[in-house]
Amino acid sequence: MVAVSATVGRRALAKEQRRQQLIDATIKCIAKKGLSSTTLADVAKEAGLSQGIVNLHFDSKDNLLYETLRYVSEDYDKQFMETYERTSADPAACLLALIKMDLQPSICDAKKLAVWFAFWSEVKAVPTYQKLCAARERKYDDVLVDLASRIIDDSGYEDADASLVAKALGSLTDGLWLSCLVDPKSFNRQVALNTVKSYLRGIFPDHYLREPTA
Amino acid sequence: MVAVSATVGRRALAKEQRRQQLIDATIKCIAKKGLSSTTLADVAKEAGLSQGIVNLHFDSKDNLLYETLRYVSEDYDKQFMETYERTSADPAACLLALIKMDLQPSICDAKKLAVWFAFWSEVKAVPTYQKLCAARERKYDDVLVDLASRIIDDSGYEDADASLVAKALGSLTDGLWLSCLVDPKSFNRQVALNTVKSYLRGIFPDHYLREPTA
DNA sequence: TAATTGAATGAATAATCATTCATTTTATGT
DNA sequence: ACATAAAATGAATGATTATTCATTCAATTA
Repeated sequence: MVAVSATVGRRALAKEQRRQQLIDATIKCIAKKGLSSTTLADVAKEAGLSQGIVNLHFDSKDNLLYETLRYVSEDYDKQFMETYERTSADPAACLLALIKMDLQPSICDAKKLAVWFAFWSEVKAVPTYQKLCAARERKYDDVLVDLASRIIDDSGYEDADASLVAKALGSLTDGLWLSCLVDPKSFNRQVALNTVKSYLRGIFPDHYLREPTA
Repeated sequence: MVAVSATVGRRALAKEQRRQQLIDATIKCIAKKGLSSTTLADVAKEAGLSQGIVNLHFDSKDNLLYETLRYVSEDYDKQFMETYERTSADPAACLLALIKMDLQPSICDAKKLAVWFAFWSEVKAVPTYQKLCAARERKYDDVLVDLASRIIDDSGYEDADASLVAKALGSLTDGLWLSCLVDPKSFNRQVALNTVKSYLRGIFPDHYLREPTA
């Protein structure tokens, strides 16, 4: 029993690794060729495997693409939750940490950004993409509203509306992703981070005028 | 001569109209089916024309797609320049007018947004898309920097950096477009506009605390 | 009105591409 | 080492799709 289960375990792991390898290859292909001209042959070649490999592991191309979006989304969510839980005691620090996370190399990376934009562009066409993307958007917004509320309650930012601040921050970071993708010459993660920081100083001066060490 | 030139003129106009009809159909198809599964047959059908029509007017699919991006981009630029020239005397009014323009139905429309995102997502794959999109980004940024500088000089916003404000505003509006596309249930143009207004009030209170009539 | 020319058609063609599957390779358990 | 089962291959298949082109249609001109 133990032996069998260990075997199944190892096999299952291998299967999971191969799936991940194919998802990674898909991300690379989407970034390199665009979603609209990424073929299964491209993905297989990028992964160094054979023609029929994707159908073996994912049944269909549609499914591979969906799982790729799901991976990028879950990867984001994991880092998001980890950052949130690590810093949530201090709402101002948490907000900044979440934004820094958005602009970290592992997230704000040309390949992954190309994937996000590719799927976003098809949201109106593919209901499953829409559900996943809208859910992320709302979850992120909920957390930001909570943090902004706590900051506003904390100090006396009379005329600040937590919901609007949250929407602005969420949209701002998405928009910065776009700039990093489209115009990396004049836009990079550092410029993006300075941009958000200047915004935070503007609306929550009591919390952000002094840069926390580092 | 006059008759001939009138004829050529009329013919040329008809040709231009048919091209526009096909571009419009392409926009609809990209919004409805996504760029990656838009076929020339789809476009022809959407336009109510025959199979070979796109190759007749655009030579190739690639060319049709590029011309579609160019159209959406030029359409944006026209409205942008018109708005700018109409209001540039007053930088604060101009800034708000440009943002309102971004969120007007004719610009912030699910179909056109799907097109923008589709091409943005392929920017890394298609150099011609990249050039066009980066140029728009920079032009927009230049104008915003100029307006923000004038507003900052006007009143004494000591710690505001025009370049960062411009980048924030540009990214913010792009990000709001994304929210409108992905989550139209909880996000619409009105919410988006309120979001930007709250940002403007936050950084330039002297200029935006009182809403200009209308 | 007849002749001419450009525009449009849609069936045929040629590529491309997702998917299948018979075969081979590799790993596991006895 | 052998037998068994899973994983992977890659050539073949069938579907989809961009492109071509011979033909039809419509508008303009003489």
